[in-house]
Amino acid sequence: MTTIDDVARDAGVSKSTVSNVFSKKRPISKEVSNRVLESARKLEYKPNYWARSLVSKETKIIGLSMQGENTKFGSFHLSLINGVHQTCYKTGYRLLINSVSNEYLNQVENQTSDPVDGEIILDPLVKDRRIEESVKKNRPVVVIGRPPKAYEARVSYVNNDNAGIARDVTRYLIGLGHRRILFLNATENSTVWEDRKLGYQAAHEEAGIPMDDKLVLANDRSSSALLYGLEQTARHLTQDSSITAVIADSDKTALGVYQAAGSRGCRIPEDLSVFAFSDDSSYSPEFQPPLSGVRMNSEALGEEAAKLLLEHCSGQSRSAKRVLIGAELVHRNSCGQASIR
Amino acid sequence: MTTIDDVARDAGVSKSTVSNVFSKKRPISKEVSNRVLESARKLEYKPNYWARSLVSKETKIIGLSMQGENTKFGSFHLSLINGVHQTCYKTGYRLLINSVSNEYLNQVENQTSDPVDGEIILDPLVKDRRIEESVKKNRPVVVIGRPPKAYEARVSYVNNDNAGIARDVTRYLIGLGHRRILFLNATENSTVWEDRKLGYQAAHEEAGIPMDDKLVLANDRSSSALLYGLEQTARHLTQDSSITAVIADSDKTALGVYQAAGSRGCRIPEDLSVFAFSDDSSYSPEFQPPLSGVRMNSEALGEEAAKLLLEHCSGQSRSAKRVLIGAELVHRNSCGQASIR
DNA sequence: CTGTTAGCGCTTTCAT
DNA sequence: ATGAAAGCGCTAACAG
Repeated sequence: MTTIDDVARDAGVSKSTVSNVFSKKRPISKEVSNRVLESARKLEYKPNYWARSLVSKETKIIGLSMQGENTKFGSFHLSLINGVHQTCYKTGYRLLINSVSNEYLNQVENQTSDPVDGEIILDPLVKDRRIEESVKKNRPVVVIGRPPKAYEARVSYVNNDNAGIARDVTRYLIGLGHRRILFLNATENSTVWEDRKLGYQAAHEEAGIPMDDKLVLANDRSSSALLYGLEQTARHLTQDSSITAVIADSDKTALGVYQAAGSRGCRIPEDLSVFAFSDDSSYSPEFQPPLSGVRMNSEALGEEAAKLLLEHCSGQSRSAKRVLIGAELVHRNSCGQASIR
Repeated sequence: MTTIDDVARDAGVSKSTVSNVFSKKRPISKEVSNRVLESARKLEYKPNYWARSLVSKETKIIGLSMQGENTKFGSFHLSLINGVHQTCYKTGYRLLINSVSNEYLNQVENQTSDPVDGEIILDPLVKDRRIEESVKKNRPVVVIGRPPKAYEARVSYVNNDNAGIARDVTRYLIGLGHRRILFLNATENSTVWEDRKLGYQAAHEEAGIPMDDKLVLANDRSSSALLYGLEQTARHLTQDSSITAVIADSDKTALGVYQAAGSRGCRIPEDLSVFAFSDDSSYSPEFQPPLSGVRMNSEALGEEAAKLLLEHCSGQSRSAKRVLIGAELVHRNSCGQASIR
């Protein structure tokens, strides 16, 4: 491996001159500059990333932090990543998928600081260690979704209006005559769970319909999203014949709802209406009829998050900002008038 | 920021002792070890990633290199990334999306070595600088897809049997009576383009049907995959009424084929059969009828690639290996008997 | 404009 | 089993 010393020797100049030819941080005569560049090319020299980072205190890498153990990216995350990457790409930042198993991380010998200038945090929890740590270390951070209340004013974030969306969806279903709507809400302890519940609640209140807390569930992640939808729907439909609609937190969950309905001869939308917080697989033939859902515009979510983070990394902005990304309800054929079963 | 010196001072030991408590590279008495760990916890010390990498010469980061400028991940890449990530996750490696615009990279002041221990290369070209460089620098590398001929024996790679798949698809269409099959093949100058053409050719030969080179196209990436399918199909269908089937290189391209067919009143599969190298969006309602395609198992592709790469990074294996991932044709309703138009 | 000299925070000989 | 000292490759402060 060629080092800066090799180049300096070859070009007959000092290390700092070589350094400055590359960094352009102080003027170097055309003549010397060319000589150095020539040597560098000849020796195939490239400044060492880590040595440079060590002293400059920046890595030009931003991290993407997934929530929980062993998580996989879904189609929602895919466009989100594309959005983030898009922004990184132009600005010379690299994107690190920053998630390593706790099993590995918990070994002392694997402990290290993170090799990133800042971090984008996915799927924030009501109490989220990742956010707490970033703030404590004073490291730039942007949350996708709403941060915990205590951090809302201190941390930048990009979000959909989840409460508003949930209210609109619920209002729509109530408008169709549904009175008891099962809500297969998001992951336990996530802030999005809270927000969506608020919206669900608001729609009930404005319609003067009593809301049953027991109808608002949480995904404990003990099994797959599909099973969450399948099992909970089956259980509640059996126990409670007054339920005429289900709101599902993702397309996979909605698929579980479809299966549960199907296996008990319950027709969609005649007997049961279904709405999902997703617009990714809604078209899939597994969904018969096509699933009504919400388009969240996740690519924009990612793009804006990256922009905010880079502003913070470059020190352009120290203040916590908030960006709201619009979302639209997409109506297909999975919802209908409530009917008594 | 807490450094190793702070901890050493606090625990009343030397730097090297602290270092070895963490790295476990030499025995430290239980007593001292505990004292150090206690100080470290108190001071919230974590070894600095960059400083460590600088001397250890490894970063525990692997890169994922996309082909070309400004590329976006598609659904094919999503499961591929999940596969790669899955493997990284367990082993403590992090995954870097290693693509920054040339515009940025070409500035001298942005030149650096790459901050990775090894790289996974996506969508290899017949002449691919990324591979050449990795080999020259003697850096661990695994290609997803087939490397250029000159590197096939020197570089590990994970691949589908693209020639075989293309042969099977073509054979199937020929079996349905198709004689002139338009092949909207992969990206110009990519190795997968070559391999698929070989398979297409083989099927023609074994059936004793003359193959028309002009029917095998390449995506020059000047526009989107959809437009590639749309424009080329429209053009060829107009010029040449003997074409009764199209093989498309991706689902987006196939969608273009559908649109071109639709706009000229050409029915699928009655007037035109369509097959795609993809099983991602085949179900989408935009595809009426559902698209027949190839399931490439890209998650396995990613997983195996990462495993191979980590073997190389850890020095367990220096020999170039090859892994083939199976693929299956998935028949739906976009293909039928050839008919004269 | 350029060279010299200190470090950045860590690991790794070489001692003891 | 522990400490002292010498770097890893680079940038930056200080001289000139």
